[in-house]
Amino acid sequence: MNGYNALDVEKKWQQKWKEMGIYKFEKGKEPVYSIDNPPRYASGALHIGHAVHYTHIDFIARYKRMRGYNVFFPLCFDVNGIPIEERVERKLGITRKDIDRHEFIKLCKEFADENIEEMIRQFEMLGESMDDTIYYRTDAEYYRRLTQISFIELYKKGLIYKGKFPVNWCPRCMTAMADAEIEHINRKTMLNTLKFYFVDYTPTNKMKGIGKDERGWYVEIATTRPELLATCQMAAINPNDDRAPYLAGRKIRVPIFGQNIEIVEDDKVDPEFGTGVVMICTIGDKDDLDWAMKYGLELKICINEDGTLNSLAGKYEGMKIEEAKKAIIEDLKKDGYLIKQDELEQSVGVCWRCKTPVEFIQTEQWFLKILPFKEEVLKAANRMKWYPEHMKKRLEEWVSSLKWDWVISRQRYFATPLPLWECENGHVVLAEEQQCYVDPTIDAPPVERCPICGAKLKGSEHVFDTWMDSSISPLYNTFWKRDEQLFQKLYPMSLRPQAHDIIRTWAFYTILRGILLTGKEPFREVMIDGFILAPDGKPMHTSLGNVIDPIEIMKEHGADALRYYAANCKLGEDNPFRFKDLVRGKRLMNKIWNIEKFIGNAIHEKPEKPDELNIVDKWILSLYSRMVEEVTKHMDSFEFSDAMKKIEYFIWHEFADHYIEMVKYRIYSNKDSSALYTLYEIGFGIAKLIAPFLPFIAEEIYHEYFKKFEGNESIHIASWPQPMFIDEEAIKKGEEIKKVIAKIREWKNKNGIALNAPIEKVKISGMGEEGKETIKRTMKIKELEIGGFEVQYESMAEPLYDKIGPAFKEKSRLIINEIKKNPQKIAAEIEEKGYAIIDDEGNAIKLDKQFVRISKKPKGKSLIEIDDIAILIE
RNA sequence: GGGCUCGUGGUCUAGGGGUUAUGACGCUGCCCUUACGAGGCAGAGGUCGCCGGUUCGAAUCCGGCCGAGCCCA
Repeated sequence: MNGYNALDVEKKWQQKWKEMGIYKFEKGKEPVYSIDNPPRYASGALHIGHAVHYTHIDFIARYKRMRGYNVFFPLCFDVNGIPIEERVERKLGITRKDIDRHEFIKLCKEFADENIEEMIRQFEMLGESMDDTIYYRTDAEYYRRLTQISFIELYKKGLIYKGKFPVNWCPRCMTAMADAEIEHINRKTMLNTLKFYFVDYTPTNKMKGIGKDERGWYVEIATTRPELLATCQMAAINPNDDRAPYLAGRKIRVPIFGQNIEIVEDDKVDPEFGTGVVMICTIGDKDDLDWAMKYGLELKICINEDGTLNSLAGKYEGMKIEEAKKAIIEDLKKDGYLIKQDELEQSVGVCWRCKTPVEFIQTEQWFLKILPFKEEVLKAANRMKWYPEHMKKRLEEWVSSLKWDWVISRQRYFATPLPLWECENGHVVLAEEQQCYVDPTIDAPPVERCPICGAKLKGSEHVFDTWMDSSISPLYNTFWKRDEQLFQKLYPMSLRPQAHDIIRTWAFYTILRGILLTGKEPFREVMIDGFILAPDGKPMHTSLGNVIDPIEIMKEHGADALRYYAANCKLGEDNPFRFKDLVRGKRLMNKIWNIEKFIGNAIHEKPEKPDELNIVDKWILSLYSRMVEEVTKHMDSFEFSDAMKKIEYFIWHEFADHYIEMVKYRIYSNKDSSALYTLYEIGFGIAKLIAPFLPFIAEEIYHEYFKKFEGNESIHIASWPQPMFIDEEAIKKGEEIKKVIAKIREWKNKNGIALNAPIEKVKISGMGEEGKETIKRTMKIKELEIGGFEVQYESMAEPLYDKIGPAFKEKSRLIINEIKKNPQKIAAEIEEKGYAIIDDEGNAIKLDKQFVRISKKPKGKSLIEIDDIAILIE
């Protein structure tokens, strides 16, 4: 067995490609195709989702290079942010507060360095053609500098403000969080039903949820968060609730804290939940906040940054949330306010890093205005082409639901510092643009003292939300603020590829920044990819034990096999991992390898185009050209699975199964120039077509069989195949020949005759002479006669559904059944009179010839029939 | 709860008003055929998630429901 050995071949090319350096972006060379490659987060091992996404992007990069583009495809890493801080903390068993800020930053950077080295190696294994001459990492000063400059520009445009605002806050990590950083988990909690006594109302009749004890009448309110009672300002009931007319407008007293609050009607209240009456605590969750806004409540927050309760909580001040909850429940019990506790499954927003429930607190944060720019973002999104198109709707939905500006500051260490200093009176001194990159916790401000009040200046300790860094990538990539001329040429970028989970973050913020800083959208095309699920169709989770490691896959099956799987993943959809695709991929590669070997053995010099082509050569070259046309169209709209399928079908089921069988006799007996030319063109063509998908085997084939005639150093800088010609007449004839051969082959098989065993005599009726030699030699027929026997044909009628339907409506079924029952009779009638009569329970229906297709079928025994061709084997 | 997407033989998929529903993996039978047995030929296997509607005709369009994924609440 001398099949294709992927593992050795791939190792060889990983090394050689590095030496060749063929994936270089050349400044100034047109036309440019630029890819805003997602900087890979430097957290460690590549997972299968990354592998597939980057492979999809690599398909595009390689394809566009072959189409003659100067491709910008940077090797890049995202290094900023919480996950790396978190890993370092975990690794060392510390929190960042335990050591010096700058010492901690250094540890994070070192951690990232190690990972990046490993990840570059993984990209090489995968065969990614990223360009390391335009390498960047987001924690580098050259990159962070642009984030800072952009901040300064936006500040000067009046788009940045500092404000007190309730923000999501993780009390453990002590930082504000974007909504994106919040995870929702289900957990068990207690729903506490409490008595809120009426202040000045005595119900006249008993109702559900309203009771009376020695202290008086009360309404029952259920809450999961009694620790927020201090800030309770209102209660609400659904207007459709039977009790609403009696309760709305009444005043009740909050247990323990004693403030009087009013019950209002609000249809957002779920009458089925708890007691149907809900307490509103200004800020317990997003719903509370919505209510606070709606009713203009004062924002009262009883939780501090560190998760303890503040002075609003009275005697509970200083306790941690959970502690306070316990204490308050104890007191409620003691004082007779607690009616019951029920266990409740509840979805809670938690910090994605440490899983601590997220709170709302008032903090000083920096904001970037986004609410005034919703329309502009949508307009920009409409100027871009989205693949798949429906992904744009997700952005639109997100944009139109926006209620807050963007909190761009974070209280972390390992990120880009805000380039500013503040004095004790709150005046702001910005860094100078030329001063950036700047770290205000180390570097001196541009002026010594506050220019407004003369007070001392202190460097800001805030850092940016990592999306501030990520969303400047197109500006970084196009040499913004470094080379104005290049920037004008390169911006907007050609393509933003990304996954669908970060449409509302990365895509949205990037478009926003692009518009605010340049007035233009940052890219022309957006390609949104789906997720890779486990083979069981569920998301991969270590806890489920269904994680697929792409490195292991590649070590066992090779990168091309993995890439074949990636090629079969439909863009934008969530694809389960399929081992069978690896199997199929390897078989396909083996098939291709053997085809190319066959061609390579036949060809010793580059064949010239002959004056005259054999009919089957014209046929296969036409099919090839049609396939190239279709595949090119698919590649242009990132339909990789469709492209791959068409390439594969052509290679295996047209070229290998049929054409190569038909051409063998011309190769073995004489060196037929038409055959050699055809084999060469298609053999080289399919190597190029698979090159973006299966770069390793394509390169190996090229070097083994074609390089000596072609000259390019690598197939990956060869040009994409062009369709040659599409000769419809040749296709028709070739298909006939193909079918005849297939039928005779099938006949041999069925009759237990070896395929290479000779047959004495075959007669074929109903086709021309052109394919005679091919059929004869391919099937080893000693004597082949075309048209050498009498065949009786009978005409058969077939219903034309799209014609009959609209014309005959409810009679269609009857007519179609009649045609199917008597195809010969109907055909004969129509041929004779031009119409047929169909009996509908005594009524005659006239069926014109336009409603049927009439075809001739050979009639007789011991015949093989294909359409109107008859084969007689004697 | 909302937005978007998906649901097709055992498994994974193509198709997106009109003959007998595509292909792959697996399964069964036959065939040593000078590129390939990791191959070739043949075959078994389907209520196209469920319920309604539109239509002469629905896997396909519409509505509802169920289930899955992503994002949000």
